[in-house]
Amino acid sequence: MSRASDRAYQQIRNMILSGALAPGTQIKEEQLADSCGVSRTPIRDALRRLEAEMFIRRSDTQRSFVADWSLDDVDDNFTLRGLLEGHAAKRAAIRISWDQIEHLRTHNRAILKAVSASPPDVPSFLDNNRGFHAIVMAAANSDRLTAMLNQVIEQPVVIRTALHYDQDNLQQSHREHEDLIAAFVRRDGDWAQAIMAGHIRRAFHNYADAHLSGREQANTDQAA
Amino acid sequence: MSRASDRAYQQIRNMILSGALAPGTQIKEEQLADSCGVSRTPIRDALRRLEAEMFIRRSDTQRSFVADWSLDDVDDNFTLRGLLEGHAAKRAAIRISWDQIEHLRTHNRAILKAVSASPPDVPSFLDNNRGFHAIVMAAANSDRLTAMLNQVIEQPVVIRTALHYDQDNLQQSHREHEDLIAAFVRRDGDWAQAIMAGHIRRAFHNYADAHLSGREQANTDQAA
DNA sequence: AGATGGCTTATTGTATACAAACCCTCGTCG
DNA sequence: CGACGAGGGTTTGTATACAATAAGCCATCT
Repeated sequence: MSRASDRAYQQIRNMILSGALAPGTQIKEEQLADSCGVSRTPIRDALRRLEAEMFIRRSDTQRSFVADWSLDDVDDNFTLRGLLEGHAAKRAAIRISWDQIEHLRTHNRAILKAVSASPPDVPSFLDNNRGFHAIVMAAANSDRLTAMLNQVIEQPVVIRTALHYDQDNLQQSHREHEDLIAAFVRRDGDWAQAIMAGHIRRAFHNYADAHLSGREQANTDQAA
Repeated sequence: MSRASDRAYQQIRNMILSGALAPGTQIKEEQLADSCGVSRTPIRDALRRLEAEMFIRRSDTQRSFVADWSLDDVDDNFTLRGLLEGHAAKRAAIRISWDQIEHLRTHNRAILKAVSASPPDVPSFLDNNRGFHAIVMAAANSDRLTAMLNQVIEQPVVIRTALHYDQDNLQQSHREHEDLIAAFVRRDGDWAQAIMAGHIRRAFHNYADAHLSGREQANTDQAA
């Protein structure tokens, strides 16, 4: 991760996530090169990656713009994630080792602790949640599936989702993880798939609710 | 497509597909630059794209190698394709326009003609088949789904598949397309999904059979 | 007024030179 | 005899200069 292009990738990605680069704004290679303190070459590398991950889209004449995500896009994204990650859970159910299951339990214990605190420890939740899902993907044991999932998850939108979780949502996540472990223990792929699909879908609606009330808030602000 | 990096992309891709670059061989940027008649800069661009599409994999120390595909990898690939393209068919069923359905019919008429000839007109089949599936993807109307599907289809393996189709297989493809159109006309998403999933899965087994008999053939050759 | 064409500037694409990282070989030491 | 490490050649990463292309602008013509 010490290569300049990797650092540039992270920096630009963060700028987009934080809103420093607003959706729709044109991206100029030289300007980014300046702000990242490197030449255009690694910037171009980073932009290609971000483009592949749909953080950035390119016009027909090769100009780059920060992608903007409509609620429909986000819906699509979560749907795809549910499809793929549900499939991963199904595969994992018949492949996962007892050792991996033990790791899942460890992560979910940490999640329980994080969501039981008041206020909830969201960073710890996010971290262990990521770890939990990573184990499921590893157990699914399909490089391509993992690669595609990595493209779909951790999009701007997904990261913000957890920030909108209230304590009930967080605790529900913990319970769904417990169910998933139960499905794995019983080697029940269909159950695992169903739980995972619902888990992801609930996350979408949580995001959508926050998104809508956020927009209302914004409209109110504007009106005031 | 006239940019040097695009031409390089196509050339390298073709070299991999044709076997001129054998699976497992290391790829050196400068060597490709020479053989494509451009500098390393556009070559690097092309390699990044091919890497994202898993034609090329990179070692932990940034060396590039031509990916080699085990039958399990191919199975994974087709499974994912069935999942995604099945989902696309389901979406398409409730979104596709009558105009698009008419285009599907046109393509499938051309396919019928191609597969009825003796010998079958495989290039025409491939072309119209591509067109047919492209319309389904367009009707599904999800940019991200389309992007992911494009990553999964047209891999080395998929291209070779059709070459192994015998006339029965080709005609069966035509019939499955007809079923798909029927499902679309009735706006039956579940039916469309089931047909598409089966369509893709059959293609996999066709490939696998050819692959296995091909290996037997190779073993025989070796023994002789 | 609106459209059109060429000029200017802005932005991206490519080539090249050099720097950094890596890999392999070979010699040395335990 | 094997482990280890230094050195040189190889390969990838980055910076920079220049070329090509697109966008914006204004003058001109209708």
